Amino acid sequence: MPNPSIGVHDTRNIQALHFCRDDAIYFEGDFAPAWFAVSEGVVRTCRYKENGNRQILGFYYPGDVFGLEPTARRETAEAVTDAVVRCPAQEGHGQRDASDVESALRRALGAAYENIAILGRRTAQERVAAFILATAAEVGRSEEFSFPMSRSDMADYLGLTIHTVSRTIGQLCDQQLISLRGARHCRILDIARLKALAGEGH
Amino acid sequence: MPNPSIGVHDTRNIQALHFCRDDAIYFEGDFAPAWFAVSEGVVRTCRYKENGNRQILGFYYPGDVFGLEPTARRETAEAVTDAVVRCPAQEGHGQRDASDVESALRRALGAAYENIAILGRRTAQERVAAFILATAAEVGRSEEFSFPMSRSDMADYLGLTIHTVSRTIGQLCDQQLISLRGARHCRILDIARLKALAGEGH
DNA sequence: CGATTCGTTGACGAAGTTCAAGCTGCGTGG
DNA sequence: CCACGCAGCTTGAACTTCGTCAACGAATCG
Repeated sequence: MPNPSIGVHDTRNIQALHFCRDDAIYFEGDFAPAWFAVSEGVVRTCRYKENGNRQILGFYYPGDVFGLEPTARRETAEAVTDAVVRCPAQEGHGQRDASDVESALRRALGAAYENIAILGRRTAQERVAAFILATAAEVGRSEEFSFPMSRSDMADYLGLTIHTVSRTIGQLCDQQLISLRGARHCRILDIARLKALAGEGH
Repeated sequence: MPNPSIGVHDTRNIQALHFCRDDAIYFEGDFAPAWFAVSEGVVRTCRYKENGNRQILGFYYPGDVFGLEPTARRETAEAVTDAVVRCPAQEGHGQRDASDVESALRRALGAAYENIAILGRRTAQERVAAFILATAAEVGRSEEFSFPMSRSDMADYLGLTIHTVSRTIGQLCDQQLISLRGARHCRILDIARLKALAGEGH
């Protein structure tokens, strides 16, 4: 999959953009000429701090939108997997812009609140369980799926270390809530108890 | 300050709503006929879980908007202090709706990402320091301000206990980064070190 | 002035991080 | 094909941080 450029600044005539895993889509501080919708693959947004830490603000799956901030990028966007993204605003169709932007913003806002709900949890088990449920819902319709991101990505998103993420996933396996084949292929064995652990419910 | 009703369902002819401290503005699950802008005071949105835990998703200050979800409320909104809120969509002015909604959504989205950035931090000191800086920026122009919310609100927002919040604030005082007069009146003594502790900077 | 709520503090145990080592899967080159 | 190296993941041991339980002060409201 070819990667035309690292960092997208001129999107006037571009409609579908291909990125390889770990390529940057734009950088924090860039001018923001457009917003994006994920077509294929998975994208993350993150901030790099001066102490070297990376904080992931969200993962975006096909159908999700990202990069809606006005004027200047407040975070970096990178491809988690090989990915294709589009710029809906550049795709003509005349007058549909206003409502498109509005519905995109609504979806992005709803997703952001779900992220806050995951991160506000107190223990690693709650956070990881909620994260697995959210990922499973995004990535596959079934209870069997593959994590598109590394343990390091999970850790930088959940505010934990990769060690704690790994150990916590191990505990969930020991408790027969999930099972793994390799590090990334996951099957949910007991979704009810997993939801209870995540503190979900009405 | 009078409180006309607990839970607002019919906002057709209402433009300015007054709430007392801890009053509910709407409930999770309610039909969502309108969104709100804070005029005076502070508002919080939260979710109550079946295990009794409360998770605060955000605090909203004068000028902030909240309750933009479509159709049904996904969280409860409550007044943190006595508060006045308006429904911008009901205030006539004919054709300004579309761009108003859009700019409101953009501000809400930006605020949500800042919340994610606070909650994604790893240690209590980082989270509390970032929270103090964010609150100071919202609440007063200066380095001296009062927390509008209780320790319990802070804890339920940051994913910590009130004990850890209290102890962490105590540590910041010991380190001469802030000083307190009473539990709520706070003065920032060394904003540079406080920002460094929060992991801020370009 | 008592009652209640909120905030602080101490002691202890559980949970998470750090440091270190080792394992696994995979690509590369011999 | 196997040997090697590398990157990502897991695991162990020691240490630090945070939550829990309990008690105690401070502010508020009747």
